[in-house]
Parts: sequence; C-alpha cells; structure tokens
Amino acid sequence: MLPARLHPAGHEGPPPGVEAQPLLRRLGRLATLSAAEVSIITEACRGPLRELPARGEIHAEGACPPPAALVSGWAARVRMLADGRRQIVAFLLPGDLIGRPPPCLPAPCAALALTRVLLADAQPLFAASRFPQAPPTSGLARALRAAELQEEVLLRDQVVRLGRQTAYERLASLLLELRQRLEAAGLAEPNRFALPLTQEVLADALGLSIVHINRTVQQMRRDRLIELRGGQVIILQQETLQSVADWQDMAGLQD
Amino acid sequence: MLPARLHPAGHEGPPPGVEAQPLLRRLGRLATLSAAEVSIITEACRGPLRELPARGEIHAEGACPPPAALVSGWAARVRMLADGRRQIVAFLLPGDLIGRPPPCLPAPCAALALTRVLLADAQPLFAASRFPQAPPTSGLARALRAAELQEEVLLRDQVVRLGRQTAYERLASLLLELRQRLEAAGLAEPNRFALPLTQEVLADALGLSIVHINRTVQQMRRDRLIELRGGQVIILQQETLQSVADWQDMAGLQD
DNA sequence: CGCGTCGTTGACACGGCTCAAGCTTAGTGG
DNA sequence: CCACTAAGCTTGAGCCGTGTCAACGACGCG
Repeated sequence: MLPARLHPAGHEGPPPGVEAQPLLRRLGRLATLSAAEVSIITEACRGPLRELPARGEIHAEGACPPPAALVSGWAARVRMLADGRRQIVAFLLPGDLIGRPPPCLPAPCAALALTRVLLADAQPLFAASRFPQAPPTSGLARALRAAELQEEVLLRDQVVRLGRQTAYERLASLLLELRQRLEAAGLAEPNRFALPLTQEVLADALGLSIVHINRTVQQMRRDRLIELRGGQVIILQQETLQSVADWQDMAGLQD
Repeated sequence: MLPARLHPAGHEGPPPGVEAQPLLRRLGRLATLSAAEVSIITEACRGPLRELPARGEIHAEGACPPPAALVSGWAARVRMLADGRRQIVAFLLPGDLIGRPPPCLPAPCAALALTRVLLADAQPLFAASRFPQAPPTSGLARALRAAELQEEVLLRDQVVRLGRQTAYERLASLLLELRQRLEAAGLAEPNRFALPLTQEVLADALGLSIVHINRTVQQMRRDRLIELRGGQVIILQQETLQSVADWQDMAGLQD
C-alpha cells in the first residue's frame, strides 16, 4: 500500500502541509521525540517552504547556508573539477538535513536539486535542540546528532565503493543504501522504490561513465537481480545483491 | 629548523610529556583556547598514554571506543571487504581525534596504527567542552567541533579523488592534503615532510594497486614535481602540483 | 511534426590490474 | 663479518575493466 498522502494530479504548488512525514519518521527512528518536538517539526514543515525545480542550485560551493530540511524530492551534494568532471558526493533524500547551524565551515560541496524539491527551514529544530532543558538531553538533539553521524557513515561507504569496488558492486551497494534510507523515511516498500535519477547522475555518483553505468545496469537486469524501468527499482534478489555489494547493515543507530 | 623536542636516541618509552604540541597547535588554530583549556590539553597528553606498535589495532570495526587523541605517529581508518580488499578511508595524524564521546554509532571503520603510535585519553577534553560555562562557548568546544567538521571535509575530498581523478591526480591531491595537515600540527616544513607510509598503504588509500602507485610515483619524480626517498617527501613544484590536483585550499576553518 | 533528453549499442583505446621476476635494504643469527 | 631472510621497491608483459566516440532508438513535449 503506497502512501495515502499523494496529492491527486499534477504538482500545482506546495501541498497543504502534510509533508512532515519523512522528517518525522526518520528523526523518530533515530531517537524518541516528545510531543512538543514532534509539533516543532510539523510546524517547520508547514511553514513557508522553499521550492526549486530539478537542476536548481540549493546552495553553491563555499556557501554556509542556513540549515534546511529536505521535505520532498531528491538532491545531491556535488563537487566539480576545473575541467568539468563532476562527482556526486552524497545523495539527499526526503527527511535529510542540508545546512548546519552557524558555527560551520564553508561547504566544500554545492547542493543541487535532482528533481523538483521542497525545503523547510530547519532553524527551529536546531534552536529547539540547543537549550538543554528538562530531559537528560532532548530527543531532538539526539536525533539531529545521530543524523549527522549517519551522514558520515554514508560518506565512508561511498569511499569504499569508489576506492575498492567494481562497477557492478558499486551499483548494488548504492541501490541497497538508497532502499534502506528511503525505507527509513517511509518512502520505500521492502523491495521496490522510486529512483528518479538519470544514468548520468548514477555515473557521477559512482565514479563511472554513463555508458558503463548503462552496461552495468543491463548486466544486473540480465542476472535478474533487479528490475529498473520508468524510475522504479524492484529488487529481485536481495540476498544476492547484498553479497555482491559486501553489504553490512549499519543496523541500530538507535542512540 | 626541525622541532627541538625530538628526544635523543631510541624510543625507550613515552617521552617526558612534551608531546602535547601537535594537539595544541592544531586545536589552537581552529579556535582560540583559554589558558585553562591549554592546560587541560597539556595535562591529557601528560597522562598515561596508550602505546601501540606499527600495525597495532587501535579499535576494531563496529567498536565504539572512548575518545582518544593521536599524540604521535600515523594511523588510518580502514575498511575491509569480505575478500580481503582494503580501503583506507582516512589518515590520522598527530593532533587528530579518534573516538567520539558516548552518543555515537558503532564505528564503521577499524582504526589501525601505521607506525608506532601514542594515544592520549581525550575524555577530559570533551568533558571540559561539555559544560557551557563562562565564555559564549568555550574555545575548546568550538575547536573540537571544527575538527569534526574538518574531518568531514577531508572525507569529501577523498570521495572526489577516488571517484573522478586519475592516479596521478590522486597522488598529487593526497600529498597536498598531508602537507597541509602536518603543517597545521607543526610537523612539516613548507615543502618537506616525513611520509612514513609504504606504497601498499598509499595504494589502499588511493584505490590503486601497489604496482600502479609505484609507476605513478616514478612518473611524478621524472616530472620533477616531488622527491620521495626514505620516508621524506619534498615538494618541488607546489604550483604545478596544485593545478594537477585541482587543489582548493579549504583556507580558514577559523570558526 | 520536430526537437531535446535519455537510454542503448558497437568499436576501439587506454588506464590501471595481475602475474612474475629481480632488486635493494635492513634486520638477524651464526 | 657474513649468509640468510623478509619486507619493500622496481620493472616488464599482457590482460581486462572502463572510458571515449559515434550512432541510433525511444519517449515526451511544445
């Protein structure tokens, strides 16, 4: 059963404000949130949202943007080399956080919308987590911290993929990562999810050429590990995929 | 002029305790430290140090070790694949921090000593930075935070290297990174530093084979960009090296 | 209908890997 | 002082994974 909060037809502007779900689900999984904290999050997602079209720049390289939460759509952290080569450093999915509160370095990556994207102002979340009030530490603070640590784990996975895995393994590994993250945001069925990425984007993420990504996808199809059509992935043999990818579930991250 | 704090002959156990310098220099560069904070750091480095030989395991994959500071020697964060392939995710240099205080995920990487290594207990630093006492925020807290953010920047550089650069470019980029980091710890002259790494270690860091690292080094020697003998690197043409590496100074990181 | 974007395929080149051997250096024990 | 050994470095030959170039097909949109 797919999310009931899909709005009927085309995207005629930001939806009513029911879109707090990915953030709520994800942060709620990282730590238990109080009712007050839940409403802070909901409120932030109801607030004025920033909308960007596909290919829009969320922030430039070297910027130090105010913290935002990705409410819907896909984005990526991107670094360009002088001669135009491009590397996608990380994918940003609904429920992910994009900037950091003020004491921060200039971002070494630009952030780029890969689809149409809605961003909420995340400043209230950080503000609310800052004052160590009643509880040992606020659940929100723990969740934000855990999200940050998780991002670093993903970065390390990316390093291993790029440094020591073949094209086939990289693709398997990335698909499993995306499935798990989407699932944490409530956006994936166990073996099926939307993948709104062109092969060029996959190539730039996995450090390969477009052509080779294509061949790799096809091989994986022929091996009947996955189906991939029309922006939908179906994982046919999760076990095999996991062993190909040398997958190790990062499990808990429950603080 | 090289550091005057080199103790005379062989390594007959931890030195008197003068080895707080890399940590002090590095953290002091990230934020201004109060006299009290300086003495906390000095004290931690005088305290009982943990010593490991080259190849010793600082902590295993999946562990959640107490925070430590690398006082002397080189180490690395390492991930192994099931079939024995190895990827060095990051290098750890004197002045770097290794674990995090308790609310932390199980480490996705093992930490491995690459040379003989001395570790100080970093818990006092984190403890001291936790209570937001007098100043706006303690300089130590800001420095520790900046160190963490800087680590993430380095990880992203590593992703770009592995994803989109050639062997030659990767090596150039890594050498420049190491020079800069060692310099921040007071362990490098402008164009010369110690590089106590075997070519196998370089290969595992740069996602290449030993043989190819060797050829790449030789090419760089023939091009007279660097000299590299007996664990010493001399950078002969910094400008050229920077343009090869697509180097962008991450500059400030002054909060 | 025409155009642009994306996906697909083939031919070929090349960077980097593997295998294999020889070399240098430092350490060790006779 | 000299084998002897082990670790690290170097070099060559050949292969293979991946990149490049080029063309074509499929689809969606104005």
